[in-house]
Amino acid sequence: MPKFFVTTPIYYVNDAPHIGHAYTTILADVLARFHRIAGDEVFFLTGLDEHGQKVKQAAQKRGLKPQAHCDDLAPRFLNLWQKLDIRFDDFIRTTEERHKKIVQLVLQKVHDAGDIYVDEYEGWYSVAEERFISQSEYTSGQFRDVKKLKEKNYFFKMGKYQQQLIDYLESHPDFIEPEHRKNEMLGFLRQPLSDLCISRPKARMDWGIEIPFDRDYVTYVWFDALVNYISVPGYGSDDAKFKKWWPAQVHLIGKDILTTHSIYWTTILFSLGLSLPKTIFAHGWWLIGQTKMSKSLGNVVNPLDLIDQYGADAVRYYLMREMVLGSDANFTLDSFNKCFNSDLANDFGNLLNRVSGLIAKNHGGRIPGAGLLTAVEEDIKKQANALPGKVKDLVNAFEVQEAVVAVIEFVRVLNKYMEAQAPWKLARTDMKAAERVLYTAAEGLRIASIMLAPVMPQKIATVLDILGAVGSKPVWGQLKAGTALKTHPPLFPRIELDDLKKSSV
RNA sequence: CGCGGGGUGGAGCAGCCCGGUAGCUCGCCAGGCUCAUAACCUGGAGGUCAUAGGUUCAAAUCCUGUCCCCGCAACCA
Repeated sequence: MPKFFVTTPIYYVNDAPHIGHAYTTILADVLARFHRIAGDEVFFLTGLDEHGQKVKQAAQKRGLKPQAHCDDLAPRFLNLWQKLDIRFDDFIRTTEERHKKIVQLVLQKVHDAGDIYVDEYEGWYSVAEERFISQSEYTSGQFRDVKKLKEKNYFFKMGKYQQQLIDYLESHPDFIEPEHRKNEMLGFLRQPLSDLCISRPKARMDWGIEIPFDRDYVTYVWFDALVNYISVPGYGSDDAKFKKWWPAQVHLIGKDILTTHSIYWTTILFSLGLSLPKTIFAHGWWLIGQTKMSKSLGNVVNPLDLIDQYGADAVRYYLMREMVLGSDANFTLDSFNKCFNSDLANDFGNLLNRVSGLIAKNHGGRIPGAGLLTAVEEDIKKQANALPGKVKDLVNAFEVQEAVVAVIEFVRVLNKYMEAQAPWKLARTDMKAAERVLYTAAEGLRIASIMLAPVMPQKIATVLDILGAVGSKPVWGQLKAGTALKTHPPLFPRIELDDLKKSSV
């Protein structure tokens, strides 16, 4: 059975979760669910990054110990994931013992391999950025809170892997996606790659994992956070498990942490002698606000606020439908409303109503038999059977938006088919034909629904329940004639834009 | 020369990597249907693909220059 190991970054707990965290995590969940229905064995990993200066500061500000602060913030993430129907397989917090001991193991191994050395460094230190900045960065005046600091620290010999990394990028076109990000990294690598400072003296910052070969130091973020990708699937603790899952199929990340992953993490893996993940995929950002619509409404709407009103599925659908992976996308309430009404209410939800309504009215509320299909139905059947493969190919190419659109386009085909066949007329003249049409439409809808299940798990579960087809596969013919349809309210009630205006004024 | 994204019919976007009738959603106009969440279906108007050059039989698509817009530059996917 093919396996699919997908990760999100582990999120930094110095603040509450926002749309960016939610987007990446939903995307990972959607990919995981697509792979599950394709029959792959899936491991979906997400979690929290809980060490570091800013966490310590955030805790101090609240008068809490760092761990108490983390324990308080972790549920906010977990609650949001629950609300959004995120079905992860493991959730790592870097303060967990199982992680800490592997981080120390990794540090020791890299040290033993001769890739870590100690050096004294004097330079400008940005308290805000928690790192030393270069002379040119200092003179740029862009960093506040800068002071001169002289300090002994441990360094990772990242520079020695520069050529190996360049060769790898050039010989593995799928490693960093989208392609322009790979080019960005190759551009970055044209400059000499310096070594990486990986420690902080406890005297200055002690909220971290102790370096095994020097107890006066803790390790800085890189060897802590990134290592979660291997510590969880069993590196150093469970060889069979690790062998099964590593390397990951994809690390999903935002474009802001591309360098961290494609350079720092990759060279760490080189040093450990491990394989690299198949793909690091950097998606774009959600830009919010600044449109006419939100201005006229006088407020900036956080997409996460829409969950309570319209449900997690609608928000998930919108986020997947609207962003072309790799580019930035704009969130506006207006585009959400349009997407919701047009795709979910008018096309998808309404098709269900048309079909179930007619079956209730003219066919005793039971799914009619298909009878003999004509050429028109054969064509629908062909499209329905082709849909899963089409969607799978698009998802594998990270074209999630296209995959969603492909399904909704098929829903439109079904609406057209209904219009052309007019089963409400046929019921008066040719009952057999009416039955055939409604079976075909319902069966098409069932298959389309299953292909949307990864994006909208809750609503699709409802649809399949209505159709009496829970657990069915996206293959033509599994809808059973004679099954009683459940009555139901509209799946996605239209958002009445006039009401909306009124209520917000 | 801070980093990055973008300029395609009224709005929002896809297409650009791998040149060859300019596509989608919304809106608008007309018609159809009247099973359905005033939804659905058909047809139509509307674009010199920012701009100036270049390459080519052929460019939204490749190359060069110019102009403009936006995000980041405090956190952060």
